[in-house]
Amino acid sequence: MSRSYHHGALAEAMVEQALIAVREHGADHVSLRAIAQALDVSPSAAYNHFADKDAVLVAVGRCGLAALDERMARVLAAHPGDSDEAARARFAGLGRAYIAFAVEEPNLFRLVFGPICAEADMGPESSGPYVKLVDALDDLDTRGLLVAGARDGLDVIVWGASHGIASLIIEGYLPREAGDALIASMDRLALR
Amino acid sequence: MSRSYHHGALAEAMVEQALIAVREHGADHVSLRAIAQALDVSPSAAYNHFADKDAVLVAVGRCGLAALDERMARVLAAHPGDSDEAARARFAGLGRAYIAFAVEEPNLFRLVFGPICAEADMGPESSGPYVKLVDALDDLDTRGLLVAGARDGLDVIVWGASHGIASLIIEGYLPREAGDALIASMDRLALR
DNA sequence: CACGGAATATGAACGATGTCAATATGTGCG
DNA sequence: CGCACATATTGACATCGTTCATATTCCGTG
Repeated sequence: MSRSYHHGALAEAMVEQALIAVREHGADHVSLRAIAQALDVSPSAAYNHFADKDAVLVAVGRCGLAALDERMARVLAAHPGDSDEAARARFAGLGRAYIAFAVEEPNLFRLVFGPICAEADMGPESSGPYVKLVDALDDLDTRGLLVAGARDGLDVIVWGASHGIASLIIEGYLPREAGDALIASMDRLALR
Repeated sequence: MSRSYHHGALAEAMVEQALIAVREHGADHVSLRAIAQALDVSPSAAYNHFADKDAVLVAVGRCGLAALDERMARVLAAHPGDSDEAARARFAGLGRAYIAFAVEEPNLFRLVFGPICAEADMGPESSGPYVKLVDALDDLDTRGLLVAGARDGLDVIVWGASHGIASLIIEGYLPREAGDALIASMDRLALR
């Protein structure tokens, strides 16, 4: 219980604090020293738990990816059931959730899909979000709701379009409404 | 032609050198001091021509955007003519060029569409690439090559999908073949 | 041609940052 | 207790962006 010297759970506290800093100022404008100072800890304390600054950011990125995944899971849970309508709602909801996450947490989004986290193994392909998209598309396909022959490569298009539009909205190159336009156009083109 | 003291064209030389550094190491790992040293110039010399480091990077970004635009222009020039086939080739070529640029110059691509250049007015919407895409789509539309009712919001989808897939390929989340898959799927979904 | 102001470059300095080595301080086990 | 290990500190180093005062060069005007 000694309040001095040993922190006890520096690793978690560090990530937690870094998460705040990333969300607020972006991963590029985060300093380890500032984080250490906020935790009343010496600047070099972090190096007992992380190899370097990027390792901390990767840990933050994992939190971000988890948050995105949880958000998408909530959407699925919000539209349960076996009806075609529910399947459609799940698919549209996933896309909307992806873009909403980017809009509400742009700095986190940039970190999660940026070069730092990409260099680590932290792939979204193997984890939640991409799998959820694939499942939703398969569901639509087996229900016969997809335009004939559309399923092939659709996951790439949908992920790519969602990701690209999210990125472009974040940087101010597209208006926020572009997200809804995407969903609408996707429906028109691929669903029947 | 005094070889000392005055450089004469520091601004251009600086951007040129920064362009090299960005292409090689990425915008995040570029130092003004290193660039100055490479040009045999004092570290503070840059501040007679640029407000700060970001201003240099924005200038580099403009070069990158110009390079992308030129690449797309070359594609258009490579498929001239009034035939439907040529129009299709132009459209597909534009998408391929966009992705090829990203793959061959990932660091430049990241800079051009990243937060630094976005904060400046440097919008691709007003400039070459987006306009070329819109024109190509309009061309397809007036030729009746688009699926009925597909034109609406198609530019957003196509740009978004191209941009997103390019980004995801760069970061290693998608294989390079995803670019061709995009073109193929786009054809199948929106063209007739 | 001379000269003076504008443009451009220098040098030293400041504060901040990531990181490392050596050291000190805790914790838990025999 | 005492010893080993994990954890934190101190201090230092190199680098970076940036500023300020100063020096040098360029160019148009008299």
